[in-house]
Amino acid sequence: MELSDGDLGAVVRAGTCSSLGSVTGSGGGGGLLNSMVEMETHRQNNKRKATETGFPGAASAGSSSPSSVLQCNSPSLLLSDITKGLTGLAGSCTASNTTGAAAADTEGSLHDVCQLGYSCFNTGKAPPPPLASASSASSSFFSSLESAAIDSPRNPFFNTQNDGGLSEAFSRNLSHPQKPHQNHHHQLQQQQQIQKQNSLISELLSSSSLNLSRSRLRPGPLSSVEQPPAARVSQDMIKEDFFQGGSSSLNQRSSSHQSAVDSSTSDQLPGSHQSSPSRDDHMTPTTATLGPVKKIEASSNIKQQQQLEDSLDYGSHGSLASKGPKRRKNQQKRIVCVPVAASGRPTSEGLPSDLWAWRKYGQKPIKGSPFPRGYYRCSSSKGCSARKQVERSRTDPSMLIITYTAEHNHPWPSHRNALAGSSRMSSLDKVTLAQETANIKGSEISEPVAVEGGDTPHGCQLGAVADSPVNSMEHDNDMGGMEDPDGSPGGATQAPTSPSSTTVNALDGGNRAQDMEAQLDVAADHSSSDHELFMPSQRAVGDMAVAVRGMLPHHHHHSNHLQGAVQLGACGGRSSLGMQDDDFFAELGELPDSILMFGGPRTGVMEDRSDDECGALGMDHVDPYNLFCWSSSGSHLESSSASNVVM
DNA sequence: CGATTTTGACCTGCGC
DNA sequence: GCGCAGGTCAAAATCG
Repeated sequence: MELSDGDLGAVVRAGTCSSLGSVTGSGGGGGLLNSMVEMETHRQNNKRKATETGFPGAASAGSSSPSSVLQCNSPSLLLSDITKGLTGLAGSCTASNTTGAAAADTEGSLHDVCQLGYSCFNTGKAPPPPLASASSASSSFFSSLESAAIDSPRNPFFNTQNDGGLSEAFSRNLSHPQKPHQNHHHQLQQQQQIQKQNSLISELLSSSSLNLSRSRLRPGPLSSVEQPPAARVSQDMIKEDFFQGGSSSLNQRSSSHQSAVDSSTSDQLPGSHQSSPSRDDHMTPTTATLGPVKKIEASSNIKQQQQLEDSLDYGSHGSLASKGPKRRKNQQKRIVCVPVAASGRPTSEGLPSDLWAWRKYGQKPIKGSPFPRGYYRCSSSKGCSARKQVERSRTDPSMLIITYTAEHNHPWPSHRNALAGSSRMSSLDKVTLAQETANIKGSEISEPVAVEGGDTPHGCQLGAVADSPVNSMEHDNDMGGMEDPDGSPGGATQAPTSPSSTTVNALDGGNRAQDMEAQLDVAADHSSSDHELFMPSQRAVGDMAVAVRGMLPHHHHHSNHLQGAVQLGACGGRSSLGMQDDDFFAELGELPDSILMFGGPRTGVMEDRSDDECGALGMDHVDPYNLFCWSSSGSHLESSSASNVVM
C-alpha cells in the first residue's frame, strides 16, 4: 500500500502507545498474573457460556474468537511481562533440540512459547510438540513469573490469591500434546512472526538513534543459558528489551546484573525506570508492552553524566532546542513499535493512543526510508519537553516506530478541552478519508482480525484493529487529544460525522470498554496505593486504555465471540453492551461523576460474576479517593473505568 | 482567534 | 574540517 507523508502524521495524531504497561517496572510481573487471571476468568466464562448457552465457539479450542479475543488482549497487553518471566525459558528451548520453527532462535522460541502458552492456556488447547518439549522449563518460567510477582511490592494483584493456580494450569497446558496439523500451522505462523520480529529488530539496530551499550546485556535468569555470540550481542540486547520491555528489564539489570555505575546511572536517567519513588520515576512511561507493542529503551551508558545533564537541561528549559545547544546525542529514548492497523486504513486505524496531546512541529524525510518521520512535542502543557517521533518501519510498513524523548513534566491532561486542539481535519483529508473509507468498507468487515493461534506478526492483534477508519480516532478524540495518524491534518476526530463510524459493531464497545477497564484498573490500583504514583498511573492508565481500545477488533463476525469475551470484564461491569464504542466513549464522558466514580450501572453480563469473585478481585475495596482525580468529564472515562474494574 | 499543521531554513551531531 | 543526515524553529497556511 502506498503511503503518503500524511500517513505518518495521522498515526501520531491518532496517538501511539507511548508507554504501555504497568506503572512501574516492578509491577510488570503483576501485570502478567493479572493478565493470566483475566484469561482464566475469561476461559471459565467461555466454558460456562458454552455450557449455558450452547454458544459453539465459547469453549472451543479451535474457535477463533473468544480465544482470539483473548489472544488479542491478554498476551498482548503484557507481552513484556510474559517474556520477562520467560527469559529463563529461552535457554531451555534452544537446548532442547526442538525442531520447530519456534526454536529458530532463543528469542523466537521465547516469544513463541509465550504466545502459544497463552493461547493454550486460554483455549485449553495443547501446545505443539516442539514447545511441549520445552515444557520442562515451564516451571522455570513460572518461577520467574512468580519471582517477578514477589518483586513487585506495589502490585496489588500479585498475591497468591489472585494467582489461583494459574501457573499450574498454564504449565499443564504447556506440556499438553497438540494435534499435528495445529502444530504445523503454529510453526508456520511462528516462523512468520520470528522473521518479522527479526526484521524489525534489525531495522531498529540499524537506526542511528539507538545507542545501546553492551553493559546492558545481562545473563538470563538461568545460569545455563548460553551467552550469545559476540556477533549477536547487540541484537540480543535489543531483543531483550524487545521482549521484556524496557523498564522492568532495566530494573532487573540495575538491581542484579548491571554494574554499580550502570545502576546508578540508570537510576538517574529520567527515562529509566527504577523502584525509587522519585518524581522522574513517576513521570516515566511504564513498561509493560501491550501486545504487539514492543518497546525498546535505548539508553547509552557512554557519557552518562552528560546524558543526565542533557536530560535535566531539557526539563529545565522546557524547550529542547529553542535555547542553548541542541543536544540529541545520547539522549534517553524509548522506542515503541506498534503495528499500524492491519486493514482498511493502516495509517490511521486501530492505533492506540497514549492520551497525551501531541503537536507536530516537523516532518523530515528519512534517508533510506520511503516514509517520513514526524516530530511531535507534547502540547498538553507548555514547557513540557516530551517529544516523540513517529515513523514507519522500513522493513515492515505495518509497524510504526515511535521514539519517545524526554518525559512529561506535568500530569495527564486534566481537561478534555485542553486536548481538543489536536483534532483537525483538512478538507483534503476529509476527501481522502472518505475515499479511503469507501475503499475499505468492503474489506473491513471480512478481514480477519484475530486468528486463532497467534498467527499475527507480532503475537497479537493490536494492529489489526482496523475497524472503521474513525472509530479509534473518535475515541481518541473523546479521550482527549488523540490525533489522526494520517499525518494529514486531522483525520480525526470529528468523529461522529465520519461516514464509517457506523460500522462499529455494537458489541465491540462493550468488549472494548470492558477490557480497557480491566487494564485501567491495574494502573488504578497502583495509584491507589500511593499518591506519589499518581503520575505514572495516569500514564499507564492512558496507555493501557488506548492500547486496549486499539487492540479490540471490530468485526461483525466476531460479535458473538466478543460477547463471550465481554464477560471477561470481571467485576468491572459497566460495559456498554449494545452500545457502539463510539457512543460508549462519548457517553462515558458525559456521565455524572457519581456514576463514573462509584460504579454506575452494571450490565447483565457483568452481573454474572459472583460476589465472591468480585471480592476476590478487590471490588470491595475500590477507593474513589485513590482513583484518578480527573477534573473533567472527558477524563472521567479513565478514572471511572479504572475505578470499578479489578483485574 | 487560538491552536495545529505544513514546510523550508537553520542548527547540531556524527562519521569520514 | 567537511558534508550528510537528523532535529528543530518559525512563519505561513489551515481549521474549527
